[in-house]
Amino acid sequence: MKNEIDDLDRALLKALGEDARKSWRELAEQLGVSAPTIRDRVGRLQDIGVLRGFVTELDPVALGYTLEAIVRFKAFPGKLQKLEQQIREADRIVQCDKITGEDAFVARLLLRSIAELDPLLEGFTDKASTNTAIVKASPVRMRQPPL
Amino acid sequence: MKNEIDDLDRALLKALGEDARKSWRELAEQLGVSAPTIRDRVGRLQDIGVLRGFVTELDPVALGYTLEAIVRFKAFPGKLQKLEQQIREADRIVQCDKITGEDAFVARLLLRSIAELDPLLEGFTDKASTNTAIVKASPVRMRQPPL
DNA sequence: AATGAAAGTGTTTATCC
DNA sequence: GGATAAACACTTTCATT
Repeated sequence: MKNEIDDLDRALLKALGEDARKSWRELAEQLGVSAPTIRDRVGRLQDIGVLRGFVTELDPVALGYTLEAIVRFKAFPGKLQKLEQQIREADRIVQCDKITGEDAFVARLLLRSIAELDPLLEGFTDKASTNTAIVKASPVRMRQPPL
Repeated sequence: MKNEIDDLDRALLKALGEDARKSWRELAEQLGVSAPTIRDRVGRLQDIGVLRGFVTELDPVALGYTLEAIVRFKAFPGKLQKLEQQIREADRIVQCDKITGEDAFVARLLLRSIAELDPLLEGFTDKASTNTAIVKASPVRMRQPPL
């Protein structure tokens, strides 16, 4: 079981990255192989862990989240575990990484309006200090790693 | 053309968020409606802009990117446009936001090893100063906004 | 808006190269 | 590892409620 991917795999991942619901048949035609081959390749890419799955891309603005904020959390002594748990459970936080340096976490927070920011952050005041920046634009929206 | 979504839409988006390739028929059965209804709903969600599309979720580690970094860029005077363009073109940068405050951009950078960090950042030294943190864990991997 | 049924496609399996 | 072809399953259209 080799964990290497070839040019066909790369072309397939690129095509699926553009439309993850494209039919095997259509992908087969586009890439010049048969449908069963496409199906085999996708299965193998999932087996070796390269392809985690197929997901939706939603528009936060269309859902009423007109503002996005990047919040850095600096945990108070002994509060790291509780802070992480609260971040996991906050559904307005749609992404969060634990990082090196004095800031324990960086999170992406969705807001319906600027008025929501303070109340949301106040829920964390017993566990961390925060530093917030508002997202003005997203020149690179989440994209595939180079294959 | 109403831009509101109902409980069925929410259940549908949630199900597609778990497996964006599930067949209309299977979704129909799961949600207790007919396949044509599912298809109509998905089309409408795309039309009103809530559902941008269907994409793949890849594992950077399985692709050899064993390190992830969060880089903050502070643009030098007059270099903002060039900096943004270079960020867009850097395929190791898989996500980037333009934010308020003294840091012009925050970016997510993929690395094959720590040795790659310095050479990659040096390409930006004429346009910005940088501040880098290494990702130690990702407690919240990109998830759907609350519906 | 949603359904059920039929016609049209796509998927899957088995066999072969 | 990939192709072809037949059996099977899904998708789509349309008439109906």
